[in-house]
Amino acid sequence: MPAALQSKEAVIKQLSAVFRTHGYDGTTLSLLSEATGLVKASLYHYFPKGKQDMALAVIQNRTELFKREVIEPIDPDLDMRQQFEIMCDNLIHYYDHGRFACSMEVFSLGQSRILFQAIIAERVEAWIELLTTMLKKAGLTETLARQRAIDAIVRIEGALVVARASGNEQYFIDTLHALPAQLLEQ
Amino acid sequence: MPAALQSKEAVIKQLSAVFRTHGYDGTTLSLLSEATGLVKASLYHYFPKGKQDMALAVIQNRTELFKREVIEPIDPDLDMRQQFEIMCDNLIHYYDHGRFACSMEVFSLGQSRILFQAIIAERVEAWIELLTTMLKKAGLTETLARQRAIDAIVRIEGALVVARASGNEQYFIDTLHALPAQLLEQ
DNA sequence: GTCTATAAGCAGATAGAC
DNA sequence: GTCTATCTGCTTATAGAC
Repeated sequence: MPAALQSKEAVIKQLSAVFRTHGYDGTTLSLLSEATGLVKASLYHYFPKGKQDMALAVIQNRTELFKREVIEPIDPDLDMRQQFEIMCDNLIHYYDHGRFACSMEVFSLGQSRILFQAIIAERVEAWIELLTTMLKKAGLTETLARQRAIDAIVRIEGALVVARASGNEQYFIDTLHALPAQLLEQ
Repeated sequence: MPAALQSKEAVIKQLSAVFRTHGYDGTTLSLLSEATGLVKASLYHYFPKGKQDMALAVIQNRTELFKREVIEPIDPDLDMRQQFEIMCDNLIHYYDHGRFACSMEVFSLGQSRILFQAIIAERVEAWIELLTTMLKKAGLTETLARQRAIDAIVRIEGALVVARASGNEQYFIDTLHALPAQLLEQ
């Protein structure tokens, strides 16, 4: 077999941009074909079950990217305020400065909601747990830490929506920059 | 011509639930037909330009409903804290306890993003202005009032996403209940 | 105002050559 | 691993009867 023209991860990243712009139902194989430069039949070589497989690959890629590019680069020796600041900077890049939606948002609409409900719900809860743990390390009580963790995710998801709906990405950037102080206030 | 079996507003409300569940691209005429009990050709009687017309009617209906059921019932003689509490209770009903997405969210994805960009952006900015005005009446400075107005909308939109993605509507309800105190704190 | 019937095109998916 | 060619079904939309 001839060598692949691009790595599978490179293909998935291009799929990701399409799904996060058009949603699952709005994403067609034609759009995916155009974005990757591969014809439909070639996409089926990588993803035998078709569109559903491609969406799943995007979800898994985003989960991995989140760990690798948002969480792991945080130096645990820094004080918690600095750790949150680095995390928020990483999130700005992870979400492409607000240019694309969150995969958890788009895959909880329409047909994909039924297909991926369990895995998306799991990711939300895991993220809440992660932030809760960090906030407890910062000295907050269990109850307050959990409230603030949820609030942080609510704000990140909401900022993406408001930025996209208004056409002004600054709403996303500003929200993320304000977050570290808000998480730790009082 | 025979009498309509249901009012146009009743039809639009049923369309609304479909669009807010499936997004614009994920909404098919078959789904809309099923939800309203009208065959496709009958929908074209109400909305000559088809799906695009139906989505526009939903946007206009939501704008009107927001004014009529969220804003207008607020008694301006109450103190601002009570006014915000009533507004948030009204919002919980307006968003069907978090069961459906916000129209501004779904219509800023996929094809509909291009179709309705201008009108959706206008609605976001109008909402920011409205809340800014209310917060200034509550004694906040112009700058702080605007920041909190944006933050409130970010939280409302984010809470809808988190509730839907996690499958737990309580995240939406809790966020809305916490909002009045957060808007006015310090 | 609501319906049946139908058209043209695009959707997701597959077979098989190279 | 990538392609051309093709299938079936569903999509949006329209014509016209009642």
